Amino acid sequence: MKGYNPSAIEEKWQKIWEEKKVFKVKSDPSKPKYYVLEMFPYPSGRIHMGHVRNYTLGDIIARVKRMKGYNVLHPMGWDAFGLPAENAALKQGIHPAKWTYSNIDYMRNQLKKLGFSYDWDREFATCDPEYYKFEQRFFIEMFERGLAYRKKTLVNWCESCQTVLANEQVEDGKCWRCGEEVQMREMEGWFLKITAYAEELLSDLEKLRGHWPEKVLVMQKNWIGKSEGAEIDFYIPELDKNLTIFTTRPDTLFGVTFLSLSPEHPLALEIAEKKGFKEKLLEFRERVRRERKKIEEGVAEKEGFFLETYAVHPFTKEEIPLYTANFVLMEYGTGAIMCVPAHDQRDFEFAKKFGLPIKVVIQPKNKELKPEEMEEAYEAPGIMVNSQEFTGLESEEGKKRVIDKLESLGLGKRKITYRLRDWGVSRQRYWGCPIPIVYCEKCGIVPEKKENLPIKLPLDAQIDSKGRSPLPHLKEFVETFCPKCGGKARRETDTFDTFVESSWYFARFTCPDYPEPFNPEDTEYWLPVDQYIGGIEHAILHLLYARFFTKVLRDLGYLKLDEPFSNLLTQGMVIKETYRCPKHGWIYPEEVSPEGTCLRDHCGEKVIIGKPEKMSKSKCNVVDPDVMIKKYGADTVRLFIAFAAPPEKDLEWSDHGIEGAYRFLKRIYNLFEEYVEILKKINYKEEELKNLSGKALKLRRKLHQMVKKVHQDFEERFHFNTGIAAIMEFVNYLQDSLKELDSSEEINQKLLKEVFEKLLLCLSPVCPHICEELWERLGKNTFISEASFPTWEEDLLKEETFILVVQINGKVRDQIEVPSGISKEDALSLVRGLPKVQKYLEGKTIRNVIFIPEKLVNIVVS
RNA sequence: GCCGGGGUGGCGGAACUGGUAGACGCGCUGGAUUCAGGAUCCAGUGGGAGAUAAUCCCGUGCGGGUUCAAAUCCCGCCCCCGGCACCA
Repeated sequence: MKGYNPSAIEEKWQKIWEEKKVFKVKSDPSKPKYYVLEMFPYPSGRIHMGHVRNYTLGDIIARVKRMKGYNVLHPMGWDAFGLPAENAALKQGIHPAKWTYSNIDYMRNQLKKLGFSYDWDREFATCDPEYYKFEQRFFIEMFERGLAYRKKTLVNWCESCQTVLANEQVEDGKCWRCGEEVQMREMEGWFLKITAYAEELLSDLEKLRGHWPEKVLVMQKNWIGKSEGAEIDFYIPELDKNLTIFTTRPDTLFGVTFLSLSPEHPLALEIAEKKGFKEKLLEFRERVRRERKKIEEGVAEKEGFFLETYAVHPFTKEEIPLYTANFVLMEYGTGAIMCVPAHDQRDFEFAKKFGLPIKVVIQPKNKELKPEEMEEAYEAPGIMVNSQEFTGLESEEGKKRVIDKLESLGLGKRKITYRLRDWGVSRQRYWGCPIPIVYCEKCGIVPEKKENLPIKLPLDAQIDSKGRSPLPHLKEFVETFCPKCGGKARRETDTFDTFVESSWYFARFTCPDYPEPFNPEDTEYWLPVDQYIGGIEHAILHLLYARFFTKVLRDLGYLKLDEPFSNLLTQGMVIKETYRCPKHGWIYPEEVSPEGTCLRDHCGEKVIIGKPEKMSKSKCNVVDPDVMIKKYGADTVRLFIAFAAPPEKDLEWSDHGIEGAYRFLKRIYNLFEEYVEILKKINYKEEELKNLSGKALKLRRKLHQMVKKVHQDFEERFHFNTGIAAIMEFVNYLQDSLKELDSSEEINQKLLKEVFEKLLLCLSPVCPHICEELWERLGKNTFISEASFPTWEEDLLKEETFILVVQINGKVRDQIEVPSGISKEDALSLVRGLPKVQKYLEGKTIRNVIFIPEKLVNIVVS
């Protein structure tokens, strides 16, 4: 016996699949389509277990859908722009492009070793001008429609990295790359008007309900953060100007005791200049900017000061003092608020600190609020009091009526505000897609002509030693001519946030070589993505941006769909146990002795076994996919990953567990070796197997039951772990029955042929190489990768007998094998004859008998 | 604090619409094979009482409830994980 040799088998089939282009697809309207997509990777250098899990899940789905007769689109590519390439350039002196492309080559090879059924002809990298030129075109069209604009705003700035950072790149107020304290800086940059789609992005979440994880829907909903309220004008006589504020609680309007402006508010500056405390305001503004992170975390003290100015209450005409306060954000609402200390905790704290009055205007039903006794604001709804004609109204009704009156007097209006901000896409980085804009001395901001695209990122740039973008210093890039007037102009040197590339790649995969952005025939056939799979960490950013882009591309006339991803599966992390030495910190598993002591530097300290955590180098708990593939083969790795946990849950990597998966495949392989020579020449027709009896019938029934279960778990539920368990259970059963089944009998050989074929077919989506190999050795001259999902005979599934559970008063007391379809009466008379049952019935009266067909009988006695 | 998801053997996890809790795998124990180890195979494996038997009791985070029957449904509570959190 030669035994199972995964590396030989896997290499062989990967080569054949590639040569024969088994997974190449074309649009074919005569066939139902299925588009399965996994979030494409950033080419960081090597794939990790998280990728392997993501792509294994996708590949199983792709293979199952192919077996079910779908025309399956399953592409792969590279999210290839990004900062790590520049870091590598800095550290290792390799050009970002070279670094990126060589990583891609390496990682492509790694993916190929896993046997994923991608149509590799569709592969692209987003750093390719042939890809990003369309992105530049979209941007220009967005600019033309006012969906892309330039503005000055507060951004996160890292001085040492010389760039703006995205919010998610700021950790604890520090730069994720160098640890430098991030500053808030006012800068100009490009923004995409995602807020114009806020309402649609919110309401379309309804369409995704039931198809996306509830968690993701909720996160997006919160992120968009719709709130309904009113904008109210407070007149400032001294300036003869209105201050407009936003509130969601117009019912508390009569409780206003002061107004607060953000220190960034233009009116605050105007007042400060007029009153001669400009310096004080600017100082305050600076301090607030510095402490912005703290403020956002809610740990900063309330601070601010009186602006020595008053506004007029729209209804009471009272004088209301104006303050500036650190907790008022310029970017939300109007940058100014009305403060009702009795009914808003923040205002309450501010009022207490500055000795401002507290005025109760909402009374709860069960108690009476008294300002002097209050220790916190009462924020819940109640009955309006001290509110002129509104007194006595419920909060909800009051809100409406107050706004109605404001509107009728022209002092305010209904307003919906979103928490969502426009998407800042400018990055002061080199390794990204150039923003196709030119600054002309005469014409100002001018978009490039579309025929000049792509604006190529110059590849001959040298990254400077401080990691700054070289683009502003590259004369041949910067110095250009105005597309409008032909005069001298400067090119924009910022590049796009890399989330832009990943916002539309799924659509380009349908027609990667088409000279225009999209071929309608392809996009209309393949889109939307039927199943999207990726990590939960993209729950908001990437998924929201991609949804936004889809709607924009629709409105620009490129696509005909509202939502890009019909179904979303967010897979859990791959985690592993951690080891920690009191002296050395995190240590590798090899550094732990069998006695549980630390072996590093012969240290001998007792090692603390930590809970399983996300694999990371710093915690010394990474498992390298390459090492696992080399040791066990891709099929084993795939099997373990699919078996160890359901897709959405975290998967704990276990060295023992993967051994178990390997063992299973070896068992299957050895089993086949034993029979394959005989079975190779056997042919059978399903009708020939209809009249089996005894052991053979039972085996065949188990087979068909297994096929059905695998079908349900793989195709309908994506519960690969239980489907695989069913296959394992069947193999256990098969090995038992083979001991008693005479394999020299022809009919049994025919049965075994069916058994082995269907078994391989069921396992093939998970472990394609070994199944392809054994399929061939079973005498097949087709690819199992192109075979159909096995069928099962529904009639055969029914057992002739079943185990009837016998309960007395709801407790299981006995079981008895009875014919299927047994009636209540027959079952009861059988059951009453059982000695155990008789024991329990002695001296009791039967009060009730519950009979669940094919399941149990429950005798209720007193 | 708010929102979402969970709590089942020594471990990962099954149990789909209430109907034998613990499938499958890991680990562990015993046995076979082996000079030995590994690998492989066979048997056992929720806890407790009992003699290793028959048998019985207890068991799905905790406390109640509905039901002939609850991991599953209802009410109250505890704990864990994830997200959000001065957004007016």
